[in-house]
Amino acid sequence: MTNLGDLEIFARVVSTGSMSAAGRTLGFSPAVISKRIKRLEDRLGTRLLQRTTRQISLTEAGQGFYDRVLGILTGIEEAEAYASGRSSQAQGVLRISAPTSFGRMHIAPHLTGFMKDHLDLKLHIVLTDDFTDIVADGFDMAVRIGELTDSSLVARKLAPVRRLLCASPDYIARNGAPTEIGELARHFCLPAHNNDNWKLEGPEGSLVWHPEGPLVTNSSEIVRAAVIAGAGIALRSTWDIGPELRSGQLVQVLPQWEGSKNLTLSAVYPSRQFLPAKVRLFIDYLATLYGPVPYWEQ
Amino acid sequence: MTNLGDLEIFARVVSTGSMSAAGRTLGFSPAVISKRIKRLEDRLGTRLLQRTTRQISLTEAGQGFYDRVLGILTGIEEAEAYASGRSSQAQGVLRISAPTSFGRMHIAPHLTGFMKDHLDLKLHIVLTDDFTDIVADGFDMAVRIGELTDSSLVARKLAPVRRLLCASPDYIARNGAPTEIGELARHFCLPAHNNDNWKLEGPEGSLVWHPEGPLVTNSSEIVRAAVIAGAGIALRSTWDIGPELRSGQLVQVLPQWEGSKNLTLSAVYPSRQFLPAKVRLFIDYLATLYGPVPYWEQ
DNA sequence: TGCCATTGTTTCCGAAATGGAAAAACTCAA
DNA sequence: TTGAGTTTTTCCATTTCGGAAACAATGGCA
Repeated sequence: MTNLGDLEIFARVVSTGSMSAAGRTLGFSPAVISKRIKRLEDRLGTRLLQRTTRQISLTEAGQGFYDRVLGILTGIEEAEAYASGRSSQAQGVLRISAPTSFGRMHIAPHLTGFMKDHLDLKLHIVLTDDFTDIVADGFDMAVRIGELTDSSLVARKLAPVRRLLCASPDYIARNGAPTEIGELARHFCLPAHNNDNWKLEGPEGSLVWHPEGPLVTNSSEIVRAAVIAGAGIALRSTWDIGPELRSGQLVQVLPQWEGSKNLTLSAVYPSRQFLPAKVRLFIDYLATLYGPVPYWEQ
Repeated sequence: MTNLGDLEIFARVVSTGSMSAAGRTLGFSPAVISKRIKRLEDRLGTRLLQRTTRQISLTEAGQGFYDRVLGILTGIEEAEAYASGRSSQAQGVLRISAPTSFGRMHIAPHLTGFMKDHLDLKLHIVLTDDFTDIVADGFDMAVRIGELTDSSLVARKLAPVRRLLCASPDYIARNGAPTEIGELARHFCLPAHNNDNWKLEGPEGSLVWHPEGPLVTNSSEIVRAAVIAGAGIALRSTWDIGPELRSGQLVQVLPQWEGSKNLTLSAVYPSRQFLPAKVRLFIDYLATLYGPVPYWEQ
């Protein structure tokens, strides 16, 4: 039977991208890493890593094996935590992937509150707007905004996402407010990253609007700043511009139209029979933080 | 990090019910088993097994740990098979639980056909009418007849189950055929195991009939024999009495009534990210064997 | 009640494995 | 070409591992 240490070493080599680096983080000499990888490959009868002395890459078999090994290792971690009676406490490292903007605005400020209840837990948070493969990249969970897709992941809805059209009072004063959807064509529209098709729902059903404007960027933060500065009309989420709406820095336009309703804020994690406590607790924390009506909607 | 051998040994001790027996099947001396179990418990800081010199029982922590360990071990098995390129072939031992009657009539006759395509596979088949906990009992999958329940198991529908009322021509000749549902009260009814409430659906909606008759048994095989012998009217599945209906040994009565439609024949298995090939292939085999219209319906 | 077969545990010892240092082999970039 | 950083191989000391034997404890059976 395969040695578990070999699997752990293999996983670390993949995640660090080098045998020496894996050795350093695990406290082994490079010689040991090399020997264990070789032994694993011999036992499986397959090459897992294609290696030169300067870099390492996964073979196809190695990639599939790696995906599986990650699940096995967290499974063992969870089983040990369970048996040790630590099953109700978060412990170890919790690796989270989250969208940049949302993460900065609505996750980061609440982290200390969670951490002070779970002193044995370390958090690794990566903010990115790429839809990463959380299992391949070794995340325990991710926070996602989007339409729910079927996959091998389990999604738990945290909150609905409302998107509405808005502009600054300043802009409205200069350009007037549109009263019908067609008038958008005469306005500056500010599309955002991954959002150059505005799916809108209104009294007359739904439509897709292709906003065209003077500013194109992949950063929703820039769009956000631009609309506040009066550069045009944008379709923004309430979690993003809730305070500005309340303070009057922004006003909603065409309030009868909203973004497509089938967007949700969700926590996703790999399908597992036994969910580690750290994941369960963090998702619960976010769910109570945001739900049933998110504070940014109030 | 926990040694994988310890987990394997622990699992074997639980499944065999004794350290010595586990040692014998794994090729270790009892001394080794004892030491490894002790080491595992020390590392977890919990007692997993309550033991006297004559028998062993799981503690609560041990039970939960065992459930998890089984999943981990099959996960490792699957990962190794994948990396070794054996992922598309069935290999190892496939442990199946199935209902006694159905298993004998509709699984057993087809096993050789499956086995000759998969020479590296050994089958362990347990026929029982108890709804066993397949993960705790170490089964890879089970064939079930019933209403689909939500659980941690994944169910794949293999075929619908039709149940209808039937009797022997002989019985009909002696007692006449009922023409309305109420007339069942004047007939001998033969309830079967787990089936003493007949949920029937007919032209006037659905009803539940409590059959009362001269024969009470937990063996559906006995009921089957009895109805063929002319002892009364029974509610039987088409997979059970299809040949008798065709040959005329049995005839349907009250054909406007059938058993509740939400019964299905399904294959169930623990929810896993990566399903072992042996399980996938066997379920596929059964699905093509029975579907889309089962041969016993034709 | 008193064997006694069976089981779990401990101790000790030889065998096997593991990890590390050093050197060798190698790649890539400057 | 050189040099830094990497993987691999070769030994060697150390640790771990497995088994035999002795011991302890339990429960069935006469």
